[in-house]
Amino acid sequence: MLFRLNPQAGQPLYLQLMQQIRHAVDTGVLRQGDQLPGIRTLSEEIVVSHTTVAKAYAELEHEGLLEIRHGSGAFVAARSGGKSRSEKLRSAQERVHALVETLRQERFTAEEISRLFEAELFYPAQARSRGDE
Amino acid sequence: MLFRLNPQAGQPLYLQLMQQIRHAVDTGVLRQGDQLPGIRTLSEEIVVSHTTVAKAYAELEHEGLLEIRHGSGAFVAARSGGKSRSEKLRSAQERVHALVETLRQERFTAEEISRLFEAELFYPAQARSRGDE
DNA sequence: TGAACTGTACTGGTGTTAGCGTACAGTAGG
DNA sequence: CCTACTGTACGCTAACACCAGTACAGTTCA
Repeated sequence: MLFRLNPQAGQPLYLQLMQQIRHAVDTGVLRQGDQLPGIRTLSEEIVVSHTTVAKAYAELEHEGLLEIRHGSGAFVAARSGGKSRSEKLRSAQERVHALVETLRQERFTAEEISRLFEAELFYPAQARSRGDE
Repeated sequence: MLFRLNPQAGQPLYLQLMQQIRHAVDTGVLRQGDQLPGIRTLSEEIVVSHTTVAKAYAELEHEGLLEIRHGSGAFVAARSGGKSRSEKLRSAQERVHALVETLRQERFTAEEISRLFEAELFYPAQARSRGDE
């Protein structure tokens, strides 16, 4: 199990870690019931505070992906594949909703927004062809 | 011209003001070339600091909706619909890209993401059916 | 020119969030 | 029991966004 964080990524460290753990579960590197490394062990490995790891674990438990037992450790939840799926879906819905709402306020029509997404989804190479402002 | 802000809305005051000005332009209450109230006049009316109004004006100028002339005032830009369009589009693309990227990392397929968006775009009522956490 | 209007720059207070370290609390095994 | 491991709670700092006030700078017109 090898996680690697990038402090310069602009994304919070605990979120990066969460994504990597999710990915590990998705790809089968971590299976249901598997124990995760202790927060201190892991924190030394990826060079962050152990409280940052704890925060990632806690969030993932809240998502339903992990099960944490105080004093024993953190484990991949039994129904991680199914249960967390609906959680993820809800979370995804919220984010999609927020973005669509914002774009609408900027006077984009539903068709325009739809086009933006389809371009990003099905022609990601073309859609991405410029720097920041 | 009557703007009203709600400090309890959770949304920054300058953003609220920006939206209301956009709306005024959209509905024709403000037309191309029209002068907006001075930042101090308006700030007294809606009871915020004049720097907050200035920020809203400045952002809208950056968007291309307004044209500000130091010493003279703020005016609705001539091509308020067109010029800022490409800027807004770029910004929108970036945000769409970021979200799609994240969702992909969470193992959503292109089809699923597409469905999420279409639901939000064309059936917003159903898609929204819960509070925050 | 100078007074009265316009917007701008700068500084500081407040609230939120990420991240860290210390101290605390539960669990398991000798 | 006590030690060595687990996670947890709390307080601190840095960075950032929002917003306010003060001082500054450009424009207009009598």
